[in-house]
Amino acid sequence: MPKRLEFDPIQRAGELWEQHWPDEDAGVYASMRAVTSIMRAHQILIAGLDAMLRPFGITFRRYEALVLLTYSQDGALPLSKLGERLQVHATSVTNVVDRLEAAGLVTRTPNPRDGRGTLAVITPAGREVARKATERFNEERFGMGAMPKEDLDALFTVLRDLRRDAGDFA
Amino acid sequence: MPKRLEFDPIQRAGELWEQHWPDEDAGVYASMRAVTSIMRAHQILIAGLDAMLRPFGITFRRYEALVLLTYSQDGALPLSKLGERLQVHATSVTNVVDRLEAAGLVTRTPNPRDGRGTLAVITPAGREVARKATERFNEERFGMGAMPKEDLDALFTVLRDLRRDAGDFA
DNA sequence: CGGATGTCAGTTCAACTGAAATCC
DNA sequence: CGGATTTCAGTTGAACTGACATCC
Repeated sequence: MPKRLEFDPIQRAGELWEQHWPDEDAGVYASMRAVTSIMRAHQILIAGLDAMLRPFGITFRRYEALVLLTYSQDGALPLSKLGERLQVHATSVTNVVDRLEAAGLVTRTPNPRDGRGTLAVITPAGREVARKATERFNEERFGMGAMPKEDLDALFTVLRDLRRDAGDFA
Repeated sequence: MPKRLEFDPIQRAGELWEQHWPDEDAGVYASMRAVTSIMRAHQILIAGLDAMLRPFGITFRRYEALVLLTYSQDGALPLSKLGERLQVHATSVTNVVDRLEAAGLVTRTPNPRDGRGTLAVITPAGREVARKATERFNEERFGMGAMPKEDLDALFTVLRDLRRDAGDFA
């Protein structure tokens, strides 16, 4: 746990950047600040969310999968669909479902409509954990503190363009 | 590599959220969308940055440490200062400096002003790698694509509040 | 002494690669 | 058949905890 600084380290880094690379477009400094900010924000948020989830014995990744199952009809989804929605690799899906299954929160069933496939099915215990964890997240606003709704919406909108450009969706 | 979706999965998740938790404050849905967006943006960006750095044999974390050394006087910093500026744990600093040292990009020296401490000192090879990697990042705008400068600045400003609230700086 | 600095051993987790089995 | 689905084995990297030696 590093100590609190008297200045913003990313602001400082941006200033040093402009000194050492004075001929770059202003967008370059702004990009550096934005990217570094996202890195640090991710670190802060994931630590907070995983701490909130610790009583339930799951991580944020596993929580996301659980919620997706909760909101799908019959509480079941092919693993391939899970991977698409969460934008994660097939092997990562296998790992997530392994852990959730070991914790008794989902079960695996052969997909009746595709002999190659497997369905992840949420259990009553899984629904209970998803519900309680979501209540906690709602109370804590997902670790975003008192950030105004306009700022939250701005984050979503700006990053949606980034995700679209990266090919997540059309 | 999951396939491209025909819709925004985070937008969709937000709609499902509002259906299932209709009595929550609107800030809750906005928080969920913002947090999930940051998670995915981090994933996209770190993959792009690490790909750009692959020819240089370093990761983004190591690059950050290298740049910090480049911009410090004498190209040297106590490991404790490195940890503060990068906001990472002491053991992580040890690991980062281990890797950079093994690659010949930094060396360790006892801190002449504090017998407990160690200085990380950047080598000429380290400066060269930092310079070339930074040129590449500047060309690619750190993987932020064609995002307008106003949006980049908005990300920095909004996330600065989050970082401040988390205790990174005063 | 209490506290800061850095390292070491070990753990957890996310994400990846390459290979393989199964089935559409 | 080619291609999709899923798993397995193994690797890397980030981040953590707890313990420890050293030195201010």
